[in-house]
Amino acid sequence: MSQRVLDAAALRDSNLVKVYQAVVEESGVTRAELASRLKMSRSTASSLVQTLLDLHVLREDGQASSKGGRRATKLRVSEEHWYVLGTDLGATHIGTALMTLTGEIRATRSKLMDVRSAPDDALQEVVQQCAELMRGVGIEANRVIGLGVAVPSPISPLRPGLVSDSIMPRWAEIDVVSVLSKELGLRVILGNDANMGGLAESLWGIGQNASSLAYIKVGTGVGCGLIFDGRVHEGVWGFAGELGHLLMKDDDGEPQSLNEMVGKNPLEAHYARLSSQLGNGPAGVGTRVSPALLAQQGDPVACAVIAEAGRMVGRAVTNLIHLVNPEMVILGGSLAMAGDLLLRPVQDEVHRLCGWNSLKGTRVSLGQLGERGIVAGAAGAVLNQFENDIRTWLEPKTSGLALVSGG
Amino acid sequence: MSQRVLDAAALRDSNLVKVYQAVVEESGVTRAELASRLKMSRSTASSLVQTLLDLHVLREDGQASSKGGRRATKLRVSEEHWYVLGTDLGATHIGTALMTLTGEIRATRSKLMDVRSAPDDALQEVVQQCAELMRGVGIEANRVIGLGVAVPSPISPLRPGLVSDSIMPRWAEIDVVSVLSKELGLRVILGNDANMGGLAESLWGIGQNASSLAYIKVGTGVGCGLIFDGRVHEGVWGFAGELGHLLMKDDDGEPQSLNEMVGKNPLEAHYARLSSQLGNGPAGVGTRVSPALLAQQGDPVACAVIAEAGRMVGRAVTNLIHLVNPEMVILGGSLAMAGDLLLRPVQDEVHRLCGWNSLKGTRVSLGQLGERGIVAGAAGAVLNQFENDIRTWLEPKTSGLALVSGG
DNA sequence: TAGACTTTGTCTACACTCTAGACAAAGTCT
DNA sequence: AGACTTTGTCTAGAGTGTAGACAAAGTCTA
Repeated sequence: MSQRVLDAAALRDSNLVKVYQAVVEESGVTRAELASRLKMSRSTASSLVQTLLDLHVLREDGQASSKGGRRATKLRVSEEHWYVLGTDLGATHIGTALMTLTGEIRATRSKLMDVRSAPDDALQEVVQQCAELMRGVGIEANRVIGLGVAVPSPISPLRPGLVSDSIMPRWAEIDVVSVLSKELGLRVILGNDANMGGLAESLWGIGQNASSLAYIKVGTGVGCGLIFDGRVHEGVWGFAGELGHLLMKDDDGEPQSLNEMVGKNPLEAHYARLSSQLGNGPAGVGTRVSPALLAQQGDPVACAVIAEAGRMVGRAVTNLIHLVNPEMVILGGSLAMAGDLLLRPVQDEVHRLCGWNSLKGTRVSLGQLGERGIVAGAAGAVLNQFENDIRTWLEPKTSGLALVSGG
Repeated sequence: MSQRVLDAAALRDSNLVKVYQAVVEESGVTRAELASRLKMSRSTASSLVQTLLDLHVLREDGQASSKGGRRATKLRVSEEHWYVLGTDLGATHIGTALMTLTGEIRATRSKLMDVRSAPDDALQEVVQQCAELMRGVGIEANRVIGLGVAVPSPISPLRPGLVSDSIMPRWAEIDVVSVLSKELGLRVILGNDANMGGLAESLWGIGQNASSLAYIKVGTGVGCGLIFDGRVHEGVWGFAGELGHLLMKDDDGEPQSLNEMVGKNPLEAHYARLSSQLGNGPAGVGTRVSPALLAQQGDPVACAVIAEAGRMVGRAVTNLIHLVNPEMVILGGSLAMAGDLLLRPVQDEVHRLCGWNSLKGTRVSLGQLGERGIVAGAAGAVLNQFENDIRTWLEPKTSGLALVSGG
């Protein structure tokens, strides 16, 4: 529990991080502004900035306009030297993105495949996508901060390299982190996809100014990432945010979970049932088209299905709000493609059911990053840890096998 | 968002805190053990310890047995010089305790009164209880770290001195923190009672070894304190842990909250209804005796009522576990007096309804501190902040009006 | 245009912190 | 009794950030 005491070097590392974060927060600040904002002397600001320039994490970018004296030099996060990788290891596809330190995606790769039943092939595909992306910008692994991998499974902080065996049985004994880090020579962080989606919205999306947020991913099942003060709240065993298992309805005393009501399968079943009742069968029956898409095309039955799902999600979100009181709630995942058709019922239920007037005002919005959010967040999880201790992360050139902790 | 950089003084303060916490964690450590445990030189350990001795927050306590050489001096948190106060400002009573830095309660005061409708009298009573307690051990306000005040209302971090007007309308515009700190010359921290109860169990009760916990206070209503890594999770507006507003049952599509089912009034009504149906009316009807007490005396109807309440709480706890995944859940408040009669149904429901096998293993226990936990936790909230920056808290002898942030 | 003023970034002397290693004090063990 | 171990303190030294001086590079006013 008790940490080690800090020495002068740790102090410097901690201050390097603060300067870096200040530049991330406001691109284009000058040394003088940093000094006054972080309450340090101009000499210290200069010295810290110089170290970060030498590490190639910052760069100078022209002159600021004069404030009545010598013009200052603007500083930005460098988007040339260092890169970071993020992979979305979904149930049926693998996507990877190469990102700059500034959060810009430089290139992506994607492939449909049966991930769940073929772990080895899947991991090989990840390795290949990463390799191709690095080759694409002409860099080696030693110019990459690390690789974040998002999976649709809770990840226990106690076993940060392994996915849950109940979700992906064939992945049970595979240590994803050590396999990938060995093959690629990179630090690897494994995390839940909803957590990483939430992180992305918090870093670059609609949640940028929120001190805390809940990101709800409605897809095959319902997942939820909780971000408090820019950090993922995992829970002791990585199960925090299991919104899909919230108990909603009460049939004969047997509670039903949200997953059983608004997951992909129940939703499509609901749609099929309603359509056949109305006699206009051909549209979706058997074809299993996503109700979210159909609703957007104006299909009234799909709209009703989405609205009902939205009300259920709204009730779950109400419970979430009462328990963790986040500053905002963000809807993502494939169902969020329905846009306002999903958002409105959620907002209405939240407003109707919240027990406190203040809570009724909790912002509920659609995510800004769409499907790209997951890979971005996976890379963001790496950036998050990197930003926590820049010098240690970069200096010890222990290239080759990089040992790792999970995200 | 970005903090100021650290200088040498801040580094020292931070290290003082770490040494102090290490002594709190293991009473009786020696300077040499501190040095090796916190990875610092023996000289630094000596110097930091000396500063803390001078501040009277630590004291030397005899010699440790020899390990083959000179015997070391044992160090403990001092329980002589500094004290801290905690007040439970309930709806119908006011209780205050004077506590040492080690968490021992030295003396208490308590009085029944109608707090809700008489704010001025209530505050005056708090002042008097504090004054009496200080006189009792013969100290002045300058020997007291601060006063923590627990109230049955959410406290917004944005308005840390004020209670919610919807809970206590007549307290609406009263700044409890500034009134009390001005009258007593103490730093005052105001917080929610369930949060503080949870803090107490985390510091001194059954939750001592848990990295995160949820404390559930079932009394007039249902409240819940979330403690992550030794700190209260308040939520943006202080509403986190509003377990009582969770939506449970579904009557004609109209969800009902937990408060409406297991709060004091519905529970007593339930008991009265059941008794009269069974014809053995006299026992509790009209007298409004607590079902928890009756159940402990063996009243079968009361037992049934408690068991049913336990099942409902269990369902709420299941939702809580799925959302925040705490290491353990602790039951407190007046209903917890029913002991196992309440605990078992909660445990059974959690085990039955949790959607993940690991979550079924979440520890659910009764609190160890009973009603005393609230005042203890109120004092603990002050200790928590004190421990975060010992020197700053003690040195600037700005006695008189102490300015304050909320808890 | 010249001179006064402002702002920026760097440099140096200095104060403060932790460290390493020497030292004496106070034990144990053979 | 003598060798060894452990503890706590002390001193010299390396590494921080700070304050203030300084030159460079602007703006503003007469």
